[in-house]
Amino acid sequence: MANRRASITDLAKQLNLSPSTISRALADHEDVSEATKARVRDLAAALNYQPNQLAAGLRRGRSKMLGVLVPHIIGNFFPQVVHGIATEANLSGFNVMIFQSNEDEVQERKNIELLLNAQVEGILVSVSKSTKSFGHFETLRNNTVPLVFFDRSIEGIEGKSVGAVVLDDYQGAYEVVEHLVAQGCTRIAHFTGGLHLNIHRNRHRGYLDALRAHGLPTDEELTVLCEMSLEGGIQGMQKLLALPQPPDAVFSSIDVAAVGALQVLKHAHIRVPQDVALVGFSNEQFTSFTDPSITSVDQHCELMGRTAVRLLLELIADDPEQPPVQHNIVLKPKLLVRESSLRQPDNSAS
Amino acid sequence: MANRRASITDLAKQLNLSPSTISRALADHEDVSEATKARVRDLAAALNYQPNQLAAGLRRGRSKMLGVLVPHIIGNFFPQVVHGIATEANLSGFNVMIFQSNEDEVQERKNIELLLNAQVEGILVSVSKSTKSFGHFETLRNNTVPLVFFDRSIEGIEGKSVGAVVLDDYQGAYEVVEHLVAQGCTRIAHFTGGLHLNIHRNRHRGYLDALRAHGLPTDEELTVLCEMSLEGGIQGMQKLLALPQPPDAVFSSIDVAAVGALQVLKHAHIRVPQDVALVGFSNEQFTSFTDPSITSVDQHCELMGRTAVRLLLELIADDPEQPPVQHNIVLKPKLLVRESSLRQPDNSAS
DNA sequence: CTGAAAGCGCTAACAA
DNA sequence: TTGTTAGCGCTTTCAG
Repeated sequence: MANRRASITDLAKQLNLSPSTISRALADHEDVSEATKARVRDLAAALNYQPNQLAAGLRRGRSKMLGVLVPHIIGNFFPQVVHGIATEANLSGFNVMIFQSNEDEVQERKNIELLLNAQVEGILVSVSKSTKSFGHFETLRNNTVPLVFFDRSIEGIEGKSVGAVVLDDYQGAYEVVEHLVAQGCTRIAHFTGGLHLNIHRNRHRGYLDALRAHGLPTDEELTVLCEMSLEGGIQGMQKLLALPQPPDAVFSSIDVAAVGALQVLKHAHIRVPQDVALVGFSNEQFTSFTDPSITSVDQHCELMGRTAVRLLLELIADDPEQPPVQHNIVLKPKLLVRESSLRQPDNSAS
Repeated sequence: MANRRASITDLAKQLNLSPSTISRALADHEDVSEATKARVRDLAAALNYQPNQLAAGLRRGRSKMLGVLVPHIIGNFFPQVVHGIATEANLSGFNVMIFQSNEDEVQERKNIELLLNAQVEGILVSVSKSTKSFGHFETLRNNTVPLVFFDRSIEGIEGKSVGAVVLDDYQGAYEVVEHLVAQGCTRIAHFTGGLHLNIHRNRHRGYLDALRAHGLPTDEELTVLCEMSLEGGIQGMQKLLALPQPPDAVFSSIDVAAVGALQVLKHAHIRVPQDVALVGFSNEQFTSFTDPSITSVDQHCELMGRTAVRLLLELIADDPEQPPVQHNIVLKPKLLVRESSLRQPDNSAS
């Protein structure tokens, strides 16, 4: 048994045809006779021929690959988005190469290079937490390679081949606060992450605006900047309980910190939601499994990934016939009310 | 501003050098003068030159890409493994292409083809649940492309470029049962998934053997085949409670089903762990967050990914100088005792 | 130390 | 309907 992989040239020789005919036959090109096509296909199958994408890509100048750059692939959100990305890309015959920045600007920059080297036709990025300068994205903009940010975007990068798909975090936060107000909460605290990230900034803005709209206090001490971790939530809640006037609701910008808060509250025998209502953000799986289950905001992770790919593909195609595409897509969040914020049990018919 | 990407030929022309010299200079080859190297590097930087991996790969016959084929990238386990894979691969200068079978054998087969087309140098697979025939893997074996299974492996595929990294599910299950016995449980039930998957089969075997070793009943009714979902756990627990002689412990092959069981038990005012102890498998994040928290078995997901990559790279290198590598690696699981199975609170000094 | 030449496997004018 | 030719961008002998 021959072991080297068969090439178009091999097929051509064995069938006394030219490589071009083979190529056309395999591509089911219309001006190849059915008879020839059949012969080619049969031999290809017999030799277990595998087309070489590298060669085809090089020749065509189109690799059929997309690059994905995420902070990491752990937790709930990014895996789900990546799942959506991979699924949607494959649907259009694109393969996906994935890199992780590990929330590090240097790695992010290096990975962008690697993706460019791999000749990806477009890049999907969610910006690292630590990224403070954006030269590497600026470079990309001049580089023919379309770019779509998702979730964590950066402002100020515009261009006809740059886009973004983000969640309306502002609105999500706004709705959370309105819900809490409807539940009778009047002193609502907020856990936030670093405000240089658009997601936390927008959630914080939504939180403040909603409070103001309802004439509720926006004391600075009610906004707690904390590590976005279980531990961070624990510390944040302890800080809030130590306040002369503790809150009767906490809206955390991240679910896991809400769990930390819940643990502290239970430990202190403070009832949730009766004494303190609790809301997270992201609809992580565990929010359904805690006791009480935690109200959260769904981000449509998979949809975000799919939408980002569709946008990117449009930017790649850049069809001048088509109407110009919307470069900034904002997805609407969905508030999922669970036990941790529901004071009137029978509220379903409202 | 020129917009096309600069190539080695471009650099060569601008510097009046041959492409070979440029290539060597960029590779920091030793027989290029420092002066020349410097000139080349400077111009490369100025033109923002990006090496074309496709071309280099084609020429070298080495793509520097690895293929990953997983059932999906959702939940806790696969994302973490993929994280480990990507991290470890990047460390060795390999890029990673990811495909999902969506637990479907047809897609699995197609994706293997796609990976081959993409000229990956090796493939990492976790077999789809529905895969019942293994021709596509057999084909691979003859195809020069090394293959490493992880977690969900299949028996009977051997060869010098095939390997597997799995968890010792048998031992994990065995330890779970021993722990439950030590806690005083005498009638231990088990939730299992489809037994054609090695993981469930081995966990089930470990469960049975441990029971026998302790002279405990292994009644068939104590093994419940259920959907590996929350709903599945709920139904499974209901079935167990309806038994004439219900169990005093449940060991679920999957964490999420343990949560379902927990919900049923709480609802029926049966105390966990006093009346029924509960153990899961996989150490999903939410097992720490339920109340009580759920004892589980950690699978070292990230380590599994990294180990699989290291094995694959060794198979790819296939260095005849080196001692032959161990093709089947078994990772030891780690039992994490939490509240759901701990009847003696102060047990830490044992 | 540098250059010339060939070719990885494929595709796409252009010819026949 | 098929063949000829050239070349994508790079690396690597082999020759200077």
